[in-house]
Amino acid sequence: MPKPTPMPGGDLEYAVLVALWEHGPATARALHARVGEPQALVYTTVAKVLDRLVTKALVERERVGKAFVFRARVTRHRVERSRATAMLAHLLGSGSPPPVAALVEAFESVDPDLLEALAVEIARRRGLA
Amino acid sequence: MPKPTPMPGGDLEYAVLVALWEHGPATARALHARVGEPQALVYTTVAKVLDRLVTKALVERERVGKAFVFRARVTRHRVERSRATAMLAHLLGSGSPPPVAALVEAFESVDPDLLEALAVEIARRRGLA
DNA sequence: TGCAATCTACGACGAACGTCGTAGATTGAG
DNA sequence: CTCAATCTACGACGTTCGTCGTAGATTGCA
Repeated sequence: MPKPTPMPGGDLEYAVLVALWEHGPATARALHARVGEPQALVYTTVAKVLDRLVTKALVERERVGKAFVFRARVTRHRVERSRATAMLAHLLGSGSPPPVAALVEAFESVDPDLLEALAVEIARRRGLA
Repeated sequence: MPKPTPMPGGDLEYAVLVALWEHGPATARALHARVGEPQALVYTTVAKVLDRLVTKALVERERVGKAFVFRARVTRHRVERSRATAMLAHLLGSGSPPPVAALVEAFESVDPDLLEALAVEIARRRGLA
């Protein structure tokens, strides 16, 4: 019963949001240039994602001339938090014990520096707990 | 072009694998009792998942009497590693900087003990690096 | 041997997403 | 005002996965 989907579950949707957060409001054309083009995606693909993002109320738009200018309506923090929670729930699932070791290995293989950053963040977090 | 899907991407598929790993080979009926029933899923739902798992070569089966006995063909470690990597890639996506803080927060909100376990695992990992 | 219970095989549907294509609306240029 | 360029709106398809339902195969029991 996967019903309510308030947050961006897809990678493209997230990528578009990231672009919006990092470079501010932009037109579909600009977003396509920044996000779609690099992935060899057609213009309408990005436009469609923008549609869905608007439908989900994660992005708002304003008409400027012939085109729309899109703007994120959710904070990056909020979305990342949500995504992290969802992915964690997905990873843990019904397994016990929690695959913590696997996660750490994954971090390490993707980028050792990330593991470092993770350690630092945990320490910081525990410091002010 | 999401084409190759060797690893279990879904929660139910993963749950079934977990059951197989934790309790050894079992019939669809038994798996349903252990995994499906608690989630109010019909017998055929579990059977279908088993089908797909077999198609993906993640599970093998052997006929015993009228029914099949299913057995995991992949190690738990391998699957968890894969899932962790996939989820990490999904989480990181194209965002920079990496939402490490969000991840730590998520861990904390889900279960503080998990955060502790994570810290321990990282320390261990770094110790033998 | 024949029936009823149990299984498996498989097709279907819905939802989320990525991905396009097409048609129609909008606008600036001439 | 007219036209071609640009946009948006939206329908469509493919894939994964959860979820069922139905039909047909298999088997044990009376």
